[in-house]
Amino acid sequence: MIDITFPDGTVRQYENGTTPMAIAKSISEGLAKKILVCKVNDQIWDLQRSIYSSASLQLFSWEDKEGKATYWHSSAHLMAEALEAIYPGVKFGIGPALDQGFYYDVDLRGNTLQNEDLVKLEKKMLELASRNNEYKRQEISKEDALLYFTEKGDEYKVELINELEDGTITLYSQGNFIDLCRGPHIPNTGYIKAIKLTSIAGAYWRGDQSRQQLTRIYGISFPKQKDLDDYLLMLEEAKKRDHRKLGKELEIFTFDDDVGPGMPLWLPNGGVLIEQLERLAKKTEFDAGYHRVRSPHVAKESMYLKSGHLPYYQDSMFPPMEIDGQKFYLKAMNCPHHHKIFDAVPRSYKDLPLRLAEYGTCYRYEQSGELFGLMRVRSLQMNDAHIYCTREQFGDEFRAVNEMYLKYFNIFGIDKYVMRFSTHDPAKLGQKYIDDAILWKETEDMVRNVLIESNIPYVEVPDEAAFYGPKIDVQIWSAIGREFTLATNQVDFAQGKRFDLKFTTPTNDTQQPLIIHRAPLGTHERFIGFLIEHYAGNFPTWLAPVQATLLPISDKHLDYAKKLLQEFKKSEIRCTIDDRSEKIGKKIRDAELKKIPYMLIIGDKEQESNALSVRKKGSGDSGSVPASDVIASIKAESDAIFN
RNA sequence: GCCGAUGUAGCUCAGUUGGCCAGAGCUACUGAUUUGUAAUCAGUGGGUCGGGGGUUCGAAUCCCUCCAUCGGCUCCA
Repeated sequence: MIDITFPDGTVRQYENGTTPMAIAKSISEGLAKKILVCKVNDQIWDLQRSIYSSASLQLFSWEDKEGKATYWHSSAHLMAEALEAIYPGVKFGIGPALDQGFYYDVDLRGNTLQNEDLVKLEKKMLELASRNNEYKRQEISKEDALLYFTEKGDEYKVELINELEDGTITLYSQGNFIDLCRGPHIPNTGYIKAIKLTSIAGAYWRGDQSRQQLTRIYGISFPKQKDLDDYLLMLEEAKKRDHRKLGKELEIFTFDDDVGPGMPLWLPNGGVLIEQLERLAKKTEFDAGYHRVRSPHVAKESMYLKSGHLPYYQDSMFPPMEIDGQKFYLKAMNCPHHHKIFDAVPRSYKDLPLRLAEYGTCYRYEQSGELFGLMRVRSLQMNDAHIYCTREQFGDEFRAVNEMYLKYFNIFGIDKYVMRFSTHDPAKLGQKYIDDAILWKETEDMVRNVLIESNIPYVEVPDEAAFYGPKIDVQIWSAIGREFTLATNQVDFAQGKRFDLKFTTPTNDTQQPLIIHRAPLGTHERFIGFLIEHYAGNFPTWLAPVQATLLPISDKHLDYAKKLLQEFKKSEIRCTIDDRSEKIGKKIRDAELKKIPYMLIIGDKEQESNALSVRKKGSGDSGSVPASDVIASIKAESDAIFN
């Protein structure tokens, strides 16, 4: 007999060699039906695999992320089986589970897949699933595994096996399909009830651009058709928030063939968003003691040689233009310019911390395949600033920057994000990283402490720091689930040296400042792209391109409406008037579609009493209000953020 | 940059196997209507069918090429 310890601490005795599935059945049939996979002594484990010694046991169902991951991984195997059935001789790369679904990389040996083929593949998968074939675990020697896959002619698997440690290797099979796999898997294919293969894409073998490109097939599967339907519905809803779609509909930005890829044109509505964001940033930065500076869009090669950017980032910059025998580059970052501004006059410790801010315009040559709406562009404007400070001031400055981030997140109601804290690898000092072990330790500790003190959830990513210091990136997701860095906050103790920046200390020595790069609002492009999706186009009043629209019931009320429009404009409210001779229902519908926060209806009643009938977007008619009150309240609502 | 797909009016889309002046709805404009909380009616305008080249008596439709976009990969200071 062996002892099995459950997560709640209870211990029960079972026969030696029992399986997790048998244990589950002994507890209840319902539980046994629900579970997909388990953990035995912290090792993820198949339900039918025997246990030969006392152990702890944790069971996972579809509700757990371990359950879902296993389910999708097994689905990937099922897809591979279907592929092999339809296209004999295909070779397989890897087929893991994702956060949402799974994929398999395959070498179709010259065959191409069309979307129609995916439907065929789905059908085949469902057919194979309905056979309830068991996922069977099998341990074999490395030699036998190599022999099997070499005979099968699957060089990808052979490559993978060669990299595994010597000893036993596990294979999993279901039906006629055998795959190299660590496992575990769900009990049988019958658990997979609903399948949707979502897309086909190219993917380099092992993510290496120089190697064979395989076909990656993405899919997702569910235990119930209803779950799949819900998922597809959710995707449809997400698409409606897509900033590329809303940006066009709401006339915020556009791209034009003649202007060039990745270079957005901001329409007047987008212009308002930019103005408002800058207004917020400038106010916030003024209050925090920043100075505004300005720098040109072009700079000489020598500066980027000095900054050290050129050797590393030339590929990401537009090629140089030559004038008077000199090379000039479009600027891809603002830091060197700001360093030059720091260096323009002699600095004393009394000037520090010196905070230089600029909504700087940059140009980056992003690869053509990487462009993505407003989220990844070639011309961009950054909410940039550089803080020059002493080591003693660093902690306070970094903390203040962090508080600014949180203030913004609060204003915009941003709660779905992850802070990535990137640190260095001490083994790579002097190679990938500036060789100053003490400063690395000091600054990383300080950054970590600030995060902990502020109670901010974060993930620490070793060996991802910039060459000049640790950094924090704020990761967000677009409506279609792609991940982006929204904002960045970086410590820099290298550029000061490269530019020979210095300040005079109280004891009349010279010292080098530490530098903080920070961009809490990222770039206008990415931030507005994000905001469009975040608000689904329903901007708060202070941001809304058009804050209110006057809707006269009939032409009789036009003159009064026009008079009111002037009043709104005097109060700097962005207001329009719908002077078409349409019915009020139509005017309201159009205003709703334009997502204007306030619809102000004017009929006889309102005209007589100098009032407006207020209809707030989304909440319907809220009755007649004196016109001056409406103006005052909209004004107050849109200014509150700046006070 | 790589793999795959797509490109028809301002927007969303139809256009059968190549064949009369390329269509619809919405938008815009004009007129009628004068309307009370999500679509009044009628008329009109609007297209180098992404660009270029080719095959053909004839191309939106077939072929080549370039451009752009979309889904991924790679990259991301």
